[in-house]
Amino acid sequence: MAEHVWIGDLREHVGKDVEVRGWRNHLRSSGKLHFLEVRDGTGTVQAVVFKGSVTPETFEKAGTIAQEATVTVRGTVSENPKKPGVFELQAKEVELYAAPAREYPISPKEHGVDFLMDNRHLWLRSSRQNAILKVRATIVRAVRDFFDGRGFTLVDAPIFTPNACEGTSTLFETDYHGDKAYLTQSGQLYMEAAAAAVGKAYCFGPTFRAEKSKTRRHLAEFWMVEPEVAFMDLEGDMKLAEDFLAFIAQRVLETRGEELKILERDTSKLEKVIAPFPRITYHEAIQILQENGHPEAKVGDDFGGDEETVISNKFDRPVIVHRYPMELKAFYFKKDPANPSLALNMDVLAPEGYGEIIGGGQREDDLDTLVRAIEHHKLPMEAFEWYLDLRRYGSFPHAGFGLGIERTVAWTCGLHHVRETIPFARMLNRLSP
RNA sequence: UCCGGAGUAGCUCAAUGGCAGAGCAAUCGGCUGUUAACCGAUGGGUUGAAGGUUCGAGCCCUUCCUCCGGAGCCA
Repeated sequence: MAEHVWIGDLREHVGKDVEVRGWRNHLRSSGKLHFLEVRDGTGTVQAVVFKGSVTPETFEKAGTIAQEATVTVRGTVSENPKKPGVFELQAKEVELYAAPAREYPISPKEHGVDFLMDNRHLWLRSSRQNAILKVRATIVRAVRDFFDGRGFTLVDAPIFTPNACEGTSTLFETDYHGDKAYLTQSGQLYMEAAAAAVGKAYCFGPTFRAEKSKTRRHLAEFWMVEPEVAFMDLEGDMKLAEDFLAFIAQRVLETRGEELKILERDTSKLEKVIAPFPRITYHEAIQILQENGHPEAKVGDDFGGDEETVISNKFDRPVIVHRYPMELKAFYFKKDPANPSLALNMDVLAPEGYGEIIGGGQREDDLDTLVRAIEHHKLPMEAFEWYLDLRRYGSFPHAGFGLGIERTVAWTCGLHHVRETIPFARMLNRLSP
């Protein structure tokens, strides 16, 4: 009885009889020969069905197997005579497990985005989407390995929150047993509490934004990792961020070369992602804009997608932009002692126009200053009493950041749009499948 | 919410205001080394919806719907 082998492991079974189970990708016939391409999620293999090597019934059946039918093929593993290093299966038996109930909608030719997104549950089977799923999984694993390996404790933040934490984003409102509750836009405030408990904390989970954003960089539901470290300042935060991104890039390069090849990613761009990253101030960024086609840029402006691209294109690796004007930033950032109009914050802009993938900074740890900031932003003080407690009971300098997983995956894979980086995207006009 | 673009066969797209088409997919046939195979044949349409102009509308006009790209907002 032939052993069931995953296609990805076939090279270890050359010359042996094995059984492969999967879905029909392609079928090419030439009279007395069928080339049956089977996919099982770990790879694809071409099964060669020669009329003289199988029963007449098997040969006829093999020639009629529809796209995405589930099949079992038993045969001998051999090297492709035309492609050294590529292995195929000399079929002896072919069994149909399940024929498609109807014609498979995704044909080998090109399709429009909307059609593919409507069929996302099937589109995931394609080699490109398969490669993206695997890179995403690798990045998620790298995120955990990085922080776990540096003594961080994973502290899960809640999804339901009682109020609009930062007051800067539009949130999804839900009914919580008669009260209003909101889907979280960030776990950061909770991580500040966690940092006082475990020193180095991080959370990693879904995050929700209800803004009606319609761009290649936005999702309504996305995943964010947010480390927060006690007794760390902005300098340490920037160091952590660049070590973190370099770690992720290296991990993907080391373990997902095949997938990056399928995605036709220029890996030389990723190989340059080594710490330290260039660091510029917000004011230097404005100057770069003024000198590169945005003469209207002035201090006080925030950066849009175009501006981020202009800045990031000046560098061959991610660039850190730090010390933005306080009025552009959330209430919780610490003011720069050297210039109180500036925040001790930083954004990391990914290369090649992928935009902001990290935002963070040092938090305000002075109770009175924080109270004034909450008043200045006209936020409900009572909702932040627990947060202010963190300054009342042993305040401590601390910093952290948030990294958007989807933008990181899009950048790593060289994708045009974040909708392909998450298995089932939630967007302004998309809630299904 | 605003600006721009698009909606025609299952899919991707053609069609001067004058017979609604092609490629792929599907079905049938041919071929012993194919790689989005190739060759031949067959079936496949409420042209997003409603109204209007016209002898005649896929095409022009009005309204609406859906999607795409961007802006704003944001990660």
